[in-house]
Amino acid sequence: MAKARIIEALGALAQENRLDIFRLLVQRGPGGLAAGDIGRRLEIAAPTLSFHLAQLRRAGLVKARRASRRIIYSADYRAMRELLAYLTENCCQGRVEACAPPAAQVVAAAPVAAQAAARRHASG
Amino acid sequence: MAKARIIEALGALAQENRLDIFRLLVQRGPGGLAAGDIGRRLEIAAPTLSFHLAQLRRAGLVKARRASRRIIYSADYRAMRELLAYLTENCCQGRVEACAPPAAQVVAAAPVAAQAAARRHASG
DNA sequence: TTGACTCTTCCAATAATGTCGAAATATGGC
DNA sequence: GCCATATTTCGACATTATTGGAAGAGTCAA
Repeated sequence: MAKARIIEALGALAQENRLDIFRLLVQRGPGGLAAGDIGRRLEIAAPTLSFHLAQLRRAGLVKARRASRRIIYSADYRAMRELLAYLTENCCQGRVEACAPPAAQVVAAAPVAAQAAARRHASG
Repeated sequence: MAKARIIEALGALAQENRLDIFRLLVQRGPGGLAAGDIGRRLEIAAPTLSFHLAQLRRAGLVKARRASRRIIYSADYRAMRELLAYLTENCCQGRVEACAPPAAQVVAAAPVAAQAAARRHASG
């Protein structure tokens, strides 16, 4: 996966308005939210909002669909998945437990047998 | 955890030179690398490098220690841990499997019993 | 077609970031 | 002390990001 793409995703989230927008859309789930509603909730002027939504879209973090007059934005998890995969692979010594959040740390710290068991359950 | 801190970490990594520096330091492990060596490897002019190292340090992604004339930089995983925790909590619907990289997805998809077993192994 | 509504694009101003030469600071050896 | 080495800070500049008013474009209803 391209480093440029990762930098784009990181940059997209490294801004207060955009991080707020993305979190709001994640909360809303697949139903998403119209641009205007986002703007009203977060108190962002329309052109500013449009600018940030475009950045999020270019980073692949957000997708848009038209519903009559409105344009509904919703979170797109592809880029976030890539980002998390990249960070854990390249920025955590390859070992998940170095950086993983508590829940994952528990699993990572568990003996191989337990992980193998989990894998068997998952595939079966 | 403060959103501002997350934005700082995201911003610190959202730049090619800094992402390269951080990845290099992660590869190097606890031993780290002197500033000059980083600059030579990545071909970054000294003042530029110093500027970026300061940013990474302020974001808590990197720590420095002096060894005689040299200043040795090494990866600091605290901020990365916080960042990953924040992203999975706030940007992945709270459900890890929405965004988690393949390995963690397998575990997340496993039945509760398997996870509980893993937890028992980890604590014991 | 007109008008209301929703969103985007255009534009210009302002702010923030990235870069590096030159100078300054810190360390060690003599 | 002086000199060499390693890194940072300063200063100036170029580039990029953020913001919102005004205008444009798509949609719907009458």
